[in-house]
Amino acid sequence: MTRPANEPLGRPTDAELTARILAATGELLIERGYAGLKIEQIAKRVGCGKTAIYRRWPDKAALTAASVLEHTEVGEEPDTGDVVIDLVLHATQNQTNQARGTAAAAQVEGYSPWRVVFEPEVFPLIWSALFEQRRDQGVHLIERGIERGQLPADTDAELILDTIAGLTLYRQSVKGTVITPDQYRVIAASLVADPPRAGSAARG
Amino acid sequence: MTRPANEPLGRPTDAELTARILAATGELLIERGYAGLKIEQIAKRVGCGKTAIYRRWPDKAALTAASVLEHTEVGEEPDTGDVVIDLVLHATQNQTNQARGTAAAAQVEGYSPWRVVFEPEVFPLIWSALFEQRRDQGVHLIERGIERGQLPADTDAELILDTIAGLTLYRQSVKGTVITPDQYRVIAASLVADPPRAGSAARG
DNA sequence: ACATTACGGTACGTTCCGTTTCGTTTGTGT
DNA sequence: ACACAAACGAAACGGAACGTACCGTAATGT
Repeated sequence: MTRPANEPLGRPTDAELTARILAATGELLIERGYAGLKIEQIAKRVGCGKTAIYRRWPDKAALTAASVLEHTEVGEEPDTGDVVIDLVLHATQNQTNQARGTAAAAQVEGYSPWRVVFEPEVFPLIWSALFEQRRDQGVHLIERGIERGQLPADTDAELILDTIAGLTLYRQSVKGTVITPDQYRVIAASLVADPPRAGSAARG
Repeated sequence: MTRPANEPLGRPTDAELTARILAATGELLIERGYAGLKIEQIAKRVGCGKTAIYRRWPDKAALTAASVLEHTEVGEEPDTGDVVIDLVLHATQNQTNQARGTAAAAQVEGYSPWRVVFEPEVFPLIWSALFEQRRDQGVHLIERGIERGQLPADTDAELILDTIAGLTLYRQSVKGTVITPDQYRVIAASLVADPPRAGSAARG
């Protein structure tokens, strides 16, 4: 048969080994932080050689990004009919995903593990998946609110979303504390009740 | 005279050299980012030896922190009689200081220079000066608003300040864009009009 | 059987940190 | 004027960790 032989020749890459490498990377990332993450130690914990790692990812940054993104799903877009509730669900979902991606566990002194997203080498690799996709979802969510008449047509969606995302980021990465759904609700309600407008030049 | 000879013996440290090292560090930080910042290159640009640097700061992180903090003054606490205006001034001041601390100039691809504050080694060294002091100022500012009756007594000051700080952080570090005073005003007004309460369990 | 690729292990070259050593220069106190 | 102490530039050094190259071995398809 003219089987295109899509699969490459030779011994196939061990998918389970890939999974174990990603898992160990995640663990060590939490335990030691990015700077303290040593490739050789990952290999040691997994019980494989460095070769196996570098065959899969070009460098430490790519491996880290893969490990972080592994636990980062975008999630369903909430649609309850109420913009405020949708925003709260959206924000809570983000926070949960972020937390799951990095767990709590033991930490490096003064280093919230989530701060790994700011590592200059890693950031470009996860920026899109972590922020842009969520932002698009949030924009859509607000547009639906406008259609329902819950928000003015010229609402500055970006500013609302950035405010909520910023709060999450600040609490999670800088202070290492959690935002309760109630706190999200108060902020979202406040923003929706007196929403920023596009152009944002007018005040009263 | 019984001059206590507070000054140590021998050749005194060159204050101007210290200044030039800090300046060069700031420049290179902007040009290459923290990871790309090499001690030897700082020495080369200044025209001194590495010894002169390591005599002044214990390591790269401390030097970086010193360079960032050099341009970061806390500033006067605004007091206009209107909480919203005070908040806007407070926030704008922060943003300006942050921007001045890292300038705009040439940047590393995908690396907002301000993101240096997140470098795990640097963060603990500048955290207090950069965030805590400002936060105390903001709390005081809100307390005055409560006394004036512009805010309820159980206002959750922390949540308001974190929201504003988070927005600044997100825009500046993640997106690399600037927040206009008008945008600050809209957010602040919205937060003050429907403020979060302590405990934050009640909604309406 | 054979070609091909992954695997673990090891040795290696490179970069950069931070330290140490050296001889020299500069300020201070007598 | 003189001696002392500390800063200075230059350079060599040890160590850590990255990422690569090579080995012999194991697994898969033809």
